Amino acid sequence: MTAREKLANAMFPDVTLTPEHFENIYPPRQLKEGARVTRIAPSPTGYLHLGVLYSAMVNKLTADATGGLFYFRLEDTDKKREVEGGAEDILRGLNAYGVTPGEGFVAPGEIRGDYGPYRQSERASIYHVYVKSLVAQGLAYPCFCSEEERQAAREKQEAAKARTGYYGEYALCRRLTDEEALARVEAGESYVVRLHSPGSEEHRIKFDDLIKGTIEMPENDEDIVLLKSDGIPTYHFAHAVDDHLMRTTHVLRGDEWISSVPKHLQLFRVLGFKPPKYGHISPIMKEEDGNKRKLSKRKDPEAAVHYFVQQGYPADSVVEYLMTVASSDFEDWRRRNADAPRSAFPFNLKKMSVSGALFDMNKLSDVSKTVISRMDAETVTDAVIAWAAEYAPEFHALLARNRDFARGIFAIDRGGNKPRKDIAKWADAPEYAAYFFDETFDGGFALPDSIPPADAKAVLAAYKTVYDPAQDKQAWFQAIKDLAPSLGFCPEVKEYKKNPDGYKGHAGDMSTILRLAVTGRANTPDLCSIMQLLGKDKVLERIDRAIARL
RNA sequence: GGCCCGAUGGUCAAGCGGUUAAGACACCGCCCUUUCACGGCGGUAACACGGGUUCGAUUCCCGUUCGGGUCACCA
Repeated sequence: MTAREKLANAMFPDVTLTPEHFENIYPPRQLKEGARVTRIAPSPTGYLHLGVLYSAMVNKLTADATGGLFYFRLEDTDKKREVEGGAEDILRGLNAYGVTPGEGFVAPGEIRGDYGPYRQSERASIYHVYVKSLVAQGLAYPCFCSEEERQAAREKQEAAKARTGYYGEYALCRRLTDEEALARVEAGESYVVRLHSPGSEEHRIKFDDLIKGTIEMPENDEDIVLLKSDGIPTYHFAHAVDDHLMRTTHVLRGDEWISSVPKHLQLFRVLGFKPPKYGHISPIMKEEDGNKRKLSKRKDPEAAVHYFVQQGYPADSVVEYLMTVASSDFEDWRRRNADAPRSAFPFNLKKMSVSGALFDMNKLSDVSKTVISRMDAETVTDAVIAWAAEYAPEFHALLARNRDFARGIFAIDRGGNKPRKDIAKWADAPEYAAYFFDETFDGGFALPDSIPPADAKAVLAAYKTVYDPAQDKQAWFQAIKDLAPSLGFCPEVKEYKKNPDGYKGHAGDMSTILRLAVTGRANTPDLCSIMQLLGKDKVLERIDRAIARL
């Protein structure tokens, strides 16, 4: 046995398997030609981040477009940053937004698939097999440098204006002989395992990024850490082993990873794996003090998907908005295919932006209004009630008291080819519906300057005599028109505009007075429908109250 | 600082050597209309700067500036 083999054995005494074993139990997937295998691999460091949802969506879209597979793997190799329940929260979120994985963790507590374990912390023995093999080949070695030593080396590099990092002559432990390393391992010294990088800063490598295009960079020459001193792999190493063994064909991830590609490509080569295709997604940005920066979980409430739930944006709205960000031609397509399911959209990574877009709340709002305007009253009512139960208890109490009445509110002017777009999120509903409930209707209003209180009073008093709750929309307005002449108002708006000095106002002004009295607002959806829903007693009561106030 | 990447209206974004430089959101005006919303029509508003290459540059090249990312036993 060579010293090198002894070293490998000393480092991994329990490892008896070889890489071939895993090659056999995780064979290439049987998918049709061209099918893409993608994944989302978040770390459970908190609740679902908008960027993770976005990335997951792009990955799923890419897989689905080719009849491929989108799976979920948990990157829980950093115990320090792990948050209790984080993984479940991410999964729940993904499912709520319809970005459901087809393999791996598919829902909280539900794991599916033959390429697992899908939790990195359960894959230690797999990583160790590969690292041991690398050590035996002289492609990796134990490094005993302390933090202080590395810090000292760093300062030396900075003073010499050299690149910082563990490479070349600065890679101290690389120069240790196998015997020396073996002795220190056997002595129980703590160590990490580093790659013996075969690369050189002089060489330049080129790769085609599916989103960003061709990129050229210096080859990696750093002896990066493969295994931390606790035996857990770094992201880089886990990425290579996992994505190979799980047979990922396309790695689509945030573009903060782009500078690591030379390391990754080198790892795949050293391990004898075929590298996946890479696509680096530009982040969603936020503007602050005139500068752009990535959406930050800590600083921006809208970075957490929970924010949208809390505000009551339908999941569909958020995904629809994300689609407009992901693909420059999605909006166009949507206009031409208003009713088509998103899965019918021909998604193409090449249409993704090379640089990060600012998160546009205005746009989300617009998209969401359209999404909501297309829902039927039942759907809206259910959604608002469910939202209110959680986030607006007082409003919920009002709605729950009479569900049919609640449904009536959201049914007004809904449907048809000119749907209203008043509501962008459920949190708009309490304000939108306030005047329907006595508890939130205070009866106060302000008459426009053009209408003297005496005229308003006369209009209301006269209206009471002709008010018939059974009238349909047309008859309702006709009644107002019929009343107009006797009160000095013009029945026809057009007529009035020709001769404004001949009248106190027109039928529209009369309806405004009535609207103010009944709802307290100058602008509302169809008044006739509102009055029907409110009912005769309440309408008369409000009219009387208004007369008394004038 | 080194290494990458980027730069078209306020925002998103078409464009790929010759265009009146699309479209969407936002904003403004008009029309429609019982108000508002919806819808329709119209409007304000952009190729960061300096050099090349070319008959001709928003488009190609170089530089400057600005912006973003990354340089861990974090992912």
